Amino acid sequence: MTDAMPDPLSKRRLKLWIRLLGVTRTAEAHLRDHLRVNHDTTLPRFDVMAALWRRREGVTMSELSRMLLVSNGNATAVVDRLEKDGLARRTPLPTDRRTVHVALTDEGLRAFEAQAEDHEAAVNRLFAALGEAEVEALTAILKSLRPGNTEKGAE
Amino acid sequence: MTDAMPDPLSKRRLKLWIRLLGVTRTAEAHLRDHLRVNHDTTLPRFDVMAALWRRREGVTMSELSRMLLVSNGNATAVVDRLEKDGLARRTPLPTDRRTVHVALTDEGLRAFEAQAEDHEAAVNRLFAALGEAEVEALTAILKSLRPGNTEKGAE
DNA sequence: GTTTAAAATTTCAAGCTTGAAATAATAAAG
DNA sequence: CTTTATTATTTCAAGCTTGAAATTTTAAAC
Repeated sequence: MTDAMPDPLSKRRLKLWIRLLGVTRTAEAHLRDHLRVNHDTTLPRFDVMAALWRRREGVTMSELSRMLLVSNGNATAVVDRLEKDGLARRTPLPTDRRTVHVALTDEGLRAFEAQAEDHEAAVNRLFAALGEAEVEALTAILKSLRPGNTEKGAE
Repeated sequence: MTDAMPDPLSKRRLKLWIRLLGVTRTAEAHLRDHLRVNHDTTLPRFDVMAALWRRREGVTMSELSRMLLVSNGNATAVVDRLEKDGLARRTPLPTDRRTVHVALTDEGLRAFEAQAEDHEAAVNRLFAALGEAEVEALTAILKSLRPGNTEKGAE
């Protein structure tokens, strides 16, 4: 009963995934609290506004949902609410009447910039334990995961 | 415009968080698809069943929500549905009538074990790019993040 | 013993999220 | 031109999730 075998790689990958999920959920909870208490907004709204801020010229709904890794219906719902609150605007695209451009309003732009500074500080506090080297190491490992480099190139 | 300054640590931590979120969301989407297609269930249901499987003797609702890092109301809702489907059972605790013990039914146990094997394989495919060394490195970094070792011990 | 505080759970409204189906517009094929 | 396929978006039902407000029960303080 002593002298236990170390977990096989398969089990360690599973535990790693559970740990990764734990870290992510904990961080999300903190950031959500922060946005709620200090800016009366939510993480999904913040994410959409961040995407619209990065692409100031406007994005289509499809681009938006691809950027955020959420479904189309989800993007529609969040943008609906932002629009109702005067923070975002839909503009029909004359060259293709299926498509709309979504962008922040001036008010949305101001609101986001106020939120973003605090948000970055909050992220920094959450990851304060990671120094230069650890940030680099973690980034490198996560990069190796990003594309679909599973099962492709196998045989 | 050339010779750009490298991002300050603060910005790199922010980018790291965004990347971490991307990896997690992508993995969750794959696992959700897998559970839906192959086992006609969802990730939240699977998570609850996994917690109940690990703690076969039964857990209280509060323990359950703490384990899964979700709100009490959320745990109630998911357990309600599992119970309605005959996969979980609530048992009142005679020594404290506020408390209930939740556990898997036999059917729930069988269902979970069928799902879990496939799920582990799916996780393994997702993280196949990570070898022993990378799994260890990533685990170590994530461990350093877990407790509230932010802002404590600062001064 | 009675009041007050604390703990465990549920309820509820609002918002988030998905996946599938419906709408509408453009592009491609014939 | 007209049918057919593709693309962009919205709608919808069902389920997920939160945070706050009940509810119920136990423990603590008088």
